[in-house]
Amino acid sequence: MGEAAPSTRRRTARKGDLTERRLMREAEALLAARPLASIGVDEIATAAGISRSSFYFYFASREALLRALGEQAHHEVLTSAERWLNRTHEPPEEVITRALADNLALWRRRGPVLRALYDTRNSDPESAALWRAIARRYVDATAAQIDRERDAGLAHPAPPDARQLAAALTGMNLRAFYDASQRSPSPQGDRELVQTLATVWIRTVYRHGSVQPSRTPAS
Amino acid sequence: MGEAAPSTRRRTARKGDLTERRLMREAEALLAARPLASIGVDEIATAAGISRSSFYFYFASREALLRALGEQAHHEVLTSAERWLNRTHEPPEEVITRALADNLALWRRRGPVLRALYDTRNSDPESAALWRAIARRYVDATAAQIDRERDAGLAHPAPPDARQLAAALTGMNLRAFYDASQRSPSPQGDRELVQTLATVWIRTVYRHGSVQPSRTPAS
DNA sequence: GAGCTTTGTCAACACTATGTCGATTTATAT
DNA sequence: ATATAAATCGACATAGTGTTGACAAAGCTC
Repeated sequence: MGEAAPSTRRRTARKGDLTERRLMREAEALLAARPLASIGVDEIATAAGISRSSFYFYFASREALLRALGEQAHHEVLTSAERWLNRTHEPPEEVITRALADNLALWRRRGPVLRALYDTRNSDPESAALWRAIARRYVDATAAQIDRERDAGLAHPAPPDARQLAAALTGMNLRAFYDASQRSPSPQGDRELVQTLATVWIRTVYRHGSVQPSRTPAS
Repeated sequence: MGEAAPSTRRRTARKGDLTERRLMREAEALLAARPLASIGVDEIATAAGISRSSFYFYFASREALLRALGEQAHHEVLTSAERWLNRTHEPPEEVITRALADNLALWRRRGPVLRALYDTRNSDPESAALWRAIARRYVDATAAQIDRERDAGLAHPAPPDARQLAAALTGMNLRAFYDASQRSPSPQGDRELVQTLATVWIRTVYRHGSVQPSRTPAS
């Protein structure tokens, strides 16, 4: 059955590419419902319409597939963290709140993958490396931001090392977002969570940690 | 072979009790070196000097054994959290710093078990319940403390709900201690970590969050 | 479209690990 | 001493992983 052929670049119209995507899509769907450990290669393969052994033509293991999904999420994280790095003239409260909300949104979108990747870091070294790369991105961005605000005299000075502080704060976020992404999404609850985290960030990093917006009142 | 018998209660000189302990001891030792998932029942049984199938006479599964270890740690957590609840006249900085140091010490002592328990919460519902019980203890204690300090006018007032704030902060601790308990213990690094976390707690909870990390030199 | 290569598919196997059974041995109490 | 309870183990049955080799389907080249 031949119809109007896609003229020029029919490059990479590979059939296997389709199957590979289906595999990843189905895996992520399953992952949304239950932990990776409880999902068999069988299930993923069947869901994608191929036999279990065919699965191994595409991925070396369940973990390899997870890593492929993780790489996708990695890219989303990059852009998210990049944006966070962009200095701006807005008041800190808003920048931080927006960054946190963005981040929570990312976790809502890719939560299953991010959680699974995080959970596997102990049993699969490759996943661990990928996770570290992702986490590092955030810590770096945060530490840089803190240093910048310190230089500008807006943030509490050095004693707590910027990197360590950044690690603690992003660790808190990770934990909170991991959990939140498991609960059903509620705009109300999400806003509260972001607000709580923002409070911690602002009070910890900035001077006169008054969460009350702008114009510092006389002390 | 009778020697000076322990006179009265030679109650429960069961042989199996000994084996059970050995099982738990060896399991914890293995757990210190590598993740639970990579440890076979075989290894634990052999290390304790019994056959694999005999293992099941004592525990229904690897996870059941882990839970038994978790219960032990649970008790240590109780006393630790209880102490944290005891109100005192010392300045907040010291109370918090000491509580955090205590907690880190607990993680250093029982890290392998706590980490494994945390890691298994996704695959084993029973472990999840146990973990929640432990985590809850901390959140409750913290929330209560925050409320008390708020009533006393020492802490920032309500907007961030005490419980949610407590959850965020203890989440941060969990993450930090989990990681720290994997690194080789360094008094230097440990002190810095505690100091960093204490800074976050104090600045977040208390008013005028000026945290002098021990006599600030003139700048 | 005949022939060639690359790509994709799968059943059958080998391996590892778990948990269960029944038979048997070892300890303990009376 | 002997009955009972506690403890041990080998031999299954089951479930899941990853590999191999044989085979089919596309995709290209002439």
